[in-house]
Amino acid sequence: MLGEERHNTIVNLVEQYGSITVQELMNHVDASESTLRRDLNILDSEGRLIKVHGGAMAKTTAYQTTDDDVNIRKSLNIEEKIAVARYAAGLVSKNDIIFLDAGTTTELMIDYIMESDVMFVTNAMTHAKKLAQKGFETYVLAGRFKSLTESVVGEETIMGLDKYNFTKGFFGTNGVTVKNGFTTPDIKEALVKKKAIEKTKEVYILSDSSKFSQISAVTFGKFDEARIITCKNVDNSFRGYKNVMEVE
Amino acid sequence: MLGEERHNTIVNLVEQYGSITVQELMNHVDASESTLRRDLNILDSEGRLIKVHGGAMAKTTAYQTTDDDVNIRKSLNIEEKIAVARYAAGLVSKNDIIFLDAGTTTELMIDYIMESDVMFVTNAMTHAKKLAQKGFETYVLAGRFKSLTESVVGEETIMGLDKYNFTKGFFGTNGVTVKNGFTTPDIKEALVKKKAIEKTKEVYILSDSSKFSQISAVTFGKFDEARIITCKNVDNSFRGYKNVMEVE
DNA sequence: TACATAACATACAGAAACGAACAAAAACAG
DNA sequence: CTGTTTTTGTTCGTTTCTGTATGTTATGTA
Repeated sequence: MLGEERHNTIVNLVEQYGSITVQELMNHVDASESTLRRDLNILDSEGRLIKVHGGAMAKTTAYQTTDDDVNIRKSLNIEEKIAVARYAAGLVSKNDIIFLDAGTTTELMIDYIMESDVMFVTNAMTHAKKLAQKGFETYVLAGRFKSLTESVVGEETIMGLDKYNFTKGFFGTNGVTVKNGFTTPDIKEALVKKKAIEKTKEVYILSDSSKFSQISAVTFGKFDEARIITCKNVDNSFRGYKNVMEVE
Repeated sequence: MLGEERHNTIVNLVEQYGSITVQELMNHVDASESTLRRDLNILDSEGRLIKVHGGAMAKTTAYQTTDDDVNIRKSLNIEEKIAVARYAAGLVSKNDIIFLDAGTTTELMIDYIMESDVMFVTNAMTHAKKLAQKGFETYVLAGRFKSLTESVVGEETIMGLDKYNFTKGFFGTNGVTVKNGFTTPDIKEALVKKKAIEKTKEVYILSDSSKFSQISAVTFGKFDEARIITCKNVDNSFRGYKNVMEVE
């Protein structure tokens, strides 16, 4: 059975039963415990289910606290993400006009921004809410609303970007390689990122070390087109590049 | 049984009975006293129930938590608003292209919409989230994000409305009089409403009875320009108008 | 007040679940 | 075919969860 096939099977099982244990999964799927655990981690990070101790729960069944922060802090590689987010937040300076991409790391950034005279534009609703609450001048882009990431995408969103010229932009990514650049699984999101990058002077990619050497379906930027903020324990093959900044 | 699953069960039991003792919980859930106590502590710290000596109480029956502005306003005239929202939801029909205004009553509407092939456009982020979750094709408008109402307003929002032609539009209001029409305190919001009304074929104003005879700062529509959905106990002076619909 | 009982918190140990590391197998590229 | 990369399975030390035991705190009653 193909890996992706197995992933789909797992998601279906979880949605069918509302929840499932790793042991139960082993009865349904012919794979080792360890593989299934790995799958659950991946599917959780992709947002297709919620991993809990003992197994996984469907997104609809799982209880989500209304506080976004709490939910983020339950996610994978959180220490790394915080370190990266904190550093990125330090790059924000007075009178900046900033594009803030959707994603957990960029969302974490907001907590650590100390500057005040900054204008933000974002396609992520949760980000907008947090930014406005902190008192920033905040603009959201128009477009088709996507439930999973709570962000807008599509032609309208891309057109909306045209009127802006950003001094800085902070982006998340699902994969980073020197050859394929920055990649993400969703084409619509990729197009928004790509366009936003075009309109941005200083482009920053926020990435924890797990994203390096990963390749997703669609490329939204070239490796040398942006500065990459990541953690100390990044793979050696990415060392020495001038645009790779290691924090912590 | 998964730990998280058990948590859900406990919360459901507590909400069902209003309150529950640890002993009662032991009859319903296959877990030791100690585990259930631990669960109650966790659920209390997560804010999902309120732990008391002997067991736990449901959140709503115990006392109101520190509600923000939005939630406080939500609780006012809630029965009336539900009645109005339910009726308005019934007006939604197949293939409609609907503008949904920000506001608590319009938000309530979403819960009662049964039709499925409907497209929504809104300037309220909470609405967009709910609509998309229910599977509707949902578009949000661009603009300056306002924290208080969690909606977008401004020139950009108004321009974004230009491209749409709505079959129906549902609007909230702060005041209704025959002479001054529909009024709201915020000029920016008023302008968005006004523009949206211009682009809408069938305009519905959702208003509980407390809004009648009230006048706010800015008028966004004339009294006879829309159909008003309100409750039976509306003031007599508004009776007899063909465009005033009393429900329940 | 003193006492009895129920509720509670803490400590501890066994069990289950987990992640990391490594080895084997499969898929892939040249 | 050979060497490399990716995926998978196994092992093992660590963490988390759960139940029992024990001592402490609250509550109600005399």
